[in-house]
Amino acid sequence: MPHPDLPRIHREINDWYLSHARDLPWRRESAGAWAVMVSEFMLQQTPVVRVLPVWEAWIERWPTPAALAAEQVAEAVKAWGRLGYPRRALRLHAAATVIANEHGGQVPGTEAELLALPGIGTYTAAAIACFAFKVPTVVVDTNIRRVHARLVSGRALPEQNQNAAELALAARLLPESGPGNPEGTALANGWNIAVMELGALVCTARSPRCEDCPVIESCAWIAAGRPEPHYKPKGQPWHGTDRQVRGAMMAVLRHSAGPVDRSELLGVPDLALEGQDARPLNPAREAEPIHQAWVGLHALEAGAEQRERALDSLLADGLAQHSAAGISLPH
DNA sequence: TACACGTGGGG
DNA sequence: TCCCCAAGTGT
Repeated sequence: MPHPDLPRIHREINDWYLSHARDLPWRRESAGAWAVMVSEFMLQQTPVVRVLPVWEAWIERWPTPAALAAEQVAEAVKAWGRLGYPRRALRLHAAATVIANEHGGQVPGTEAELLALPGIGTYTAAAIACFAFKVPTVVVDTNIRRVHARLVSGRALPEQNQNAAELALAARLLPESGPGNPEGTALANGWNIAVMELGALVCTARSPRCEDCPVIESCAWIAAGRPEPHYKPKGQPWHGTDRQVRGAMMAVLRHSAGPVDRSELLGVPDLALEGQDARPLNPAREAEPIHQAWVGLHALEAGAEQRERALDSLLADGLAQHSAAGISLPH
């Protein structure tokens, strides 16, 4: 393991952050812990540009955990829109309910308490503690892992699975802090978001902008001649998968005014031509989202068996519920 | 541990 | 066009 000039790297990356960081609303001083928490849920596996408008609307509508907890889950799923992974909306609502009922409506500030909430894992607990509560903890996300892999380990990409060595490295790179060291504590707290931002804007997965990097002189990957990745990332299949079918069904449910007949979701075309919601193949309503959603579902090549499997998994996950009137979003 | 889980923009 | 991948979590 090389011995990088840590204080210099700390200073260079933090200085870079001060002049290059994006002005994101959840980073402002006015943003409270709830605003940070909502952003962290939305940002899981989702780019900032897609999160921004949804986050704005969400915080405006539900400024506190209690406000969200008082709503029906269906409203959260609808407001989640097309962010993807709609189970996150379920878990955010569930977490807000726990906070309202067991934390006096205040987002807890320790990693252990945060970790106990639905939808919050190791990364999100550390991120909320660090960003919202100024706890100088070790935060490890995909951006930070990639920066560390290149800067220190000299590899193009981090390992496919996060491991103990990466966590130890992240801990070693964190500026020293402590009760008697307020400056170090502030430095350590800002370090996490600075490295994360560097990974997001400069040290990107594809086509990294090394010419804009503040620590290119210290980079082990550059020194090694920018070697190729030592493995090939596994693709994420989509076409023809259950996920595709679930997504299409969720789009229908999000845009439906009420329950949808189970047989319609399972793809019986004739039944989809009647009812209160927009119908596929109805030219007068082509522009409506519900129409688009139906068309999307019916366009799939998924057979009856796959549709049943997808719908069953939606019901099992709690993203949909069954009643005598049909399938609807959860209440 | 490996896999399932949405969506859409950029290279 | 096609493929990659983006502030992960839960099982």
